[in-house]
Amino acid sequence: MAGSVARGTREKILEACRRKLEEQGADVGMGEIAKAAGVSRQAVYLHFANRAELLVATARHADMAANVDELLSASRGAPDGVSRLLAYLDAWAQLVPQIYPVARALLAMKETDASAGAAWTDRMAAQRHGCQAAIDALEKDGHLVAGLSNRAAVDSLWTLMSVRNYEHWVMDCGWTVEAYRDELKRIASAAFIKAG
Amino acid sequence: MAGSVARGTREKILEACRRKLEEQGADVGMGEIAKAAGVSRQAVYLHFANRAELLVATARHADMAANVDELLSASRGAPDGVSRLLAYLDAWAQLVPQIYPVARALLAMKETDASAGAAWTDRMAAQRHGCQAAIDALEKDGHLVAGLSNRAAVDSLWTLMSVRNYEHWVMDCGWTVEAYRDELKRIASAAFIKAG
DNA sequence: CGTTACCTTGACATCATGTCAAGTGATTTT
DNA sequence: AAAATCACTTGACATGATGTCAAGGTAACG
Repeated sequence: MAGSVARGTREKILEACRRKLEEQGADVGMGEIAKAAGVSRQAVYLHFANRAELLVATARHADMAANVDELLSASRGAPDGVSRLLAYLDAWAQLVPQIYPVARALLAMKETDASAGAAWTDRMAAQRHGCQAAIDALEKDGHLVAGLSNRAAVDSLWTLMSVRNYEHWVMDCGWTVEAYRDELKRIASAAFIKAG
Repeated sequence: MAGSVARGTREKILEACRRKLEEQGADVGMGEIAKAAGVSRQAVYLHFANRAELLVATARHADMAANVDELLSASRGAPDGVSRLLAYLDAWAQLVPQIYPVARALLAMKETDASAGAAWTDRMAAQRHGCQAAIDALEKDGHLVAGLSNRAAVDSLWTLMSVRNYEHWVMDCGWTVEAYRDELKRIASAAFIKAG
C-alpha cells in the first residue's frame, strides 16, 4: 500500500520537487526530481501515482512550510473592513513569491491534465474564501463601492489577486514585490472601497 | 500560385489549426491538425518547422481574420483621453473572445518552449503599445490619477487587460463578455482616471 | 520529355510518462 | 534461526508525442 511507506523518502522527494521547480521551472521531469531526491525514478511512483499527484502534494507541502493558512487568516483580526482588505492583500503579497514556483507548475499542468486542473481549483477555492470574507467585511461596514454586487466584487478581487497577475507584474514587467503589493492595494482601494 | 482555385495547403493547415484549437483546447497534436486539414502529418512540417512556429503563424492568421489592428486602432479617433481609454477597452473586450483559443495555446506552449514565449511577447507588445497610447492621452489631458507614474499606469493597464484575466473572469468565474467588458472599464476608470 | 514544386507514405530516432517483474537488504515475525 | 515483509533498486517494456529522413508519386510548366 502506498500509504504505509516510510515518511523520510516521501519528504525527500517533495522537497527535491519544490527545489527543482524553483531552480529550473515548470518543465522538470520525474527522473530529474528522483535524481535530485537521491532515489530511483520508480521510488517516486511508489509514493505518487503520477506527475500531477506529485505536484499537488508538493504544493500542499510547500503551503505547510510557508504557513499559508496562518498568514492569510491574520487579516481576520483587523478592526474594520478597509484595513482587513489591505491586510489581506499585504499577506498575499508576502506569500505569493513563495508559492509561485509550484503554482506555476500546477498551472502549466492544468492546461493538459484534468486532475491537475481540479487540484488547482481546490487550491484556489481557499483564496476565494479569503476574498469573500474581505468583501463581506467591507460590505458590512458600508464601505463597499456602490453599484457592485457582492459576488462581482469577490470575483474581481479574486482576479486581481491571481497568481497570473503577480507573474505579469513581477516577472513580465519587472516590478519588485513591494511595488506589486502597493499597486495591488492601490487598485483594490480604488475599485472596491467607497470614496469618502 | 496564380490561377490556383483551391486554397493553398498552408492556409488549409492554419484554418484547421485554429478550428481544432477552438474545439479541442490547447493540447491538439500535429497529427490531429494535419488530419483536420486533410493533409499528411509531414505536409505540416513542410510549411512549419515545428509546433511553436505553427501556433505563432496561426495566431497571426487569426489576427488578420479578426481585423485586430483595425479594431484596436479605432480608439485613436476618440476626442479625449478618457473616452479613448474606454473605447480601447471596448475594442479589446470585443476582440479577446476571438483570439482566446489560439492565445491560450500559445500561452501553454510558452511555459516550456522558449521560441513560443518570444512569439507571445512580440504579440503582446502591440497590446502594450495600445495601453501606452491610451495612458499617454490620459496624461496629456491631465486626467491620469495622481501618484502614479506613466510607466506604472501602462504596466497595470496592460496587466488588467491580460488574456489571463479574461480567462479568469469569463471562463473561471462564468461572467458574460459584456459583464467582463463593463467591469474592465469600471476598474480602469477607478484606478487610472483622476476623480472630479 | 524532363525538371521542378509539392505532397504522400512509411520508417526511424528521441524523449517523457507510466507499468511490470524480479531482486536486494534490513527488519520483523514466527 | 528460518521465513516473511517492507522499502527500495534495477532494468526492461509499452505508449504516445515531436521531429527527421529517404524514397516515390503527380501535375504544372519549360
